[in-house]
Amino acid sequence: MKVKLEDVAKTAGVSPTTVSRVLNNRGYISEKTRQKVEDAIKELNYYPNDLARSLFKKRTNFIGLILPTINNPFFSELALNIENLFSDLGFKIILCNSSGHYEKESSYAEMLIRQQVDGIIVCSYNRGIEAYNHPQLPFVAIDHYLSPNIPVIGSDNYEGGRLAVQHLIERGCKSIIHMNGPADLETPTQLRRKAYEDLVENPITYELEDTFDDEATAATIKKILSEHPETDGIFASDDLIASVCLKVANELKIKVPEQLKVVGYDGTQLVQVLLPQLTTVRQPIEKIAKAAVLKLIDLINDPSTVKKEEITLPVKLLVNSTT
Amino acid sequence: MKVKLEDVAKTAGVSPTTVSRVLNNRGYISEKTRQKVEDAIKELNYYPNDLARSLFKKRTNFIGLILPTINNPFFSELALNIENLFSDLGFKIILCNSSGHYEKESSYAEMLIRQQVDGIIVCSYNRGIEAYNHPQLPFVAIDHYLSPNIPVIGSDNYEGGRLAVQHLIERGCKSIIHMNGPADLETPTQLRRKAYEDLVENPITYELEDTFDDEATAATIKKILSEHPETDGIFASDDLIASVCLKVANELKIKVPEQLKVVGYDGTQLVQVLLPQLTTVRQPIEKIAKAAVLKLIDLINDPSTVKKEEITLPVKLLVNSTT
DNA sequence: CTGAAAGCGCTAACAT
DNA sequence: ATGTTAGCGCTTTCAG
Repeated sequence: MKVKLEDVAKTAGVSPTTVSRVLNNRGYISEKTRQKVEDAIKELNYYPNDLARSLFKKRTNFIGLILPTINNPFFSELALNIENLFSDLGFKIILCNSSGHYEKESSYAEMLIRQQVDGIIVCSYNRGIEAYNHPQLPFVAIDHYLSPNIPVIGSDNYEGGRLAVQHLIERGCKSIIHMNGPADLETPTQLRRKAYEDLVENPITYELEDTFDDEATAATIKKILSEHPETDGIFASDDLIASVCLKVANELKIKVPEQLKVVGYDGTQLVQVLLPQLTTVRQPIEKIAKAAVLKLIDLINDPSTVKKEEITLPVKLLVNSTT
Repeated sequence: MKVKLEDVAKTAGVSPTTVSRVLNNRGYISEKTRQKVEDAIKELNYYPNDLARSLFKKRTNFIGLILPTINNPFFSELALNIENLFSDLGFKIILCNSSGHYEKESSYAEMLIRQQVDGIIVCSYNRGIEAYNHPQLPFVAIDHYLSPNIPVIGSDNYEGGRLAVQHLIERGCKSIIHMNGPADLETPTQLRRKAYEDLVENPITYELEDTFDDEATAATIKKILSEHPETDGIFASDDLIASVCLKVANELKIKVPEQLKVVGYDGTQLVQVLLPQLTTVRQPIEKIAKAAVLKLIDLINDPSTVKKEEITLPVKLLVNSTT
């Protein structure tokens, strides 16, 4: 059997309350009793049961983090920052990889509610997930409109798109295409596309079916580039897609940046190490994480915090040798 | 207030026991009562409190995952696989980024115990963490020797090192150096180095101080390559280090693979997309994840499962254009 | 087939 | 300064 508070009380020769007091540093305790209790804790190698504590306190210090996949530089950098910040504040993260699937996302959300998490950060979104309407449960969304009263954090997607496309135009591109992920939802990230479509005369946006499958993505891109040899600029909606474009261009012996210029999006540390030549739009991931964490903490500590809010952080164009 | 089982019981006009029975599909219940209860659940939008349930059952279905940082292709791919597998089995992951720091790792481990996790997977290790000796708590380690009776899962590090170095030799390298992360511990991954040192006449292994700081790593590598212009082969202990080597070589106008050949290690999907030209040793991440998960599940379900075990999975050399 | 009652491990009034 | 008691929300004997 596991050692419990009662066992500690017995060996210390005090009541459970006293042990609880020592554990939580609450109320007055004589130095002598405190010592006795601490000795007993050491002796028995006692660890308090936070489940029981949470049940009583109605506070778990658990945060749910729902994202498409942790195996993506943007989300892993974001998750790292979020986890670090929460960890410093005494919160723990439950990691949920939805793969973008409705069923998964829905069951994760339900699980988190049953687990009594204090709040949820959502970076993924399928419409119509009932659990997102859970009353009193604080939510913060990153780059997605979950519901009218869930705050949204993100960076300036329109400006990011504008910077990227403007840059391609300035570099002399005449025939710029846009590669996007599946775009069935109206998310803030669609503003990247909007900026492109606003700036280019005959915009052509390709929606890649399944960006989780790099082979398929490569095949699609190869087809597009073969059918549109006039293409001299690509604005990709993320760095991974941009990277596949570069790979395909290389296979097709298209010279970058001479014949084709490519701009990515996200600008994670990882991509800057692995693909330093990529021109890309850097999102302020650290700031996004911080804003999301602070907002969620506010919501948790003070339910009257204004919810209807959209925080937009500035982006930056990193010019390198693919343009 | 939150809706609780008792509320459901009241609106359904039955006892809490009956509601619990419906929730858990246990015992006999008339179709009529079941319907009444289910209607009440819907009506009240009730979600069971898994905290209370876990407290009673002494089973949380929580798994702790301790790793240095999720923002690293190897760990994020591993974590994704582990989380997916556990999720299918009804377990939830608590994510812990230790940054390799003793203090953090130690407090995470303690937190997990207090949280009553059913098991822990550790991919990071600092010696002397008391919590790792917690009796009855199942642990599985990946690439680290935590204690004599904690099973270790990993891939064939010696063979991986051998394949990499052998390949460089076969490609004609005469002066091969090895770039390693900080190596203060005797971990299975040190076998990569051992293979290198066994195969090369005058082995020189550089231990990079802080591989989390890419700038510093780049500076160190630049210094090494300048001081040892005869170097014609580098075996890096992971792909990120290899990538920095390539970047530095590029800056120093050293031609790869003509003047310098580079082999990395890990071969994650991400690196294969972002840096497809890199020759590297691919670890079977999916298999490592599966083995770790299955082992931990065994340990959880049957504490008598043999613990002292080392599972070693095969690696593969992926030859590309950096060699 | 259903209900009453005790208890999982902890905390917080309320005593003393 | 310390102990007694009730209860967090659930499950499970045990009775009926």
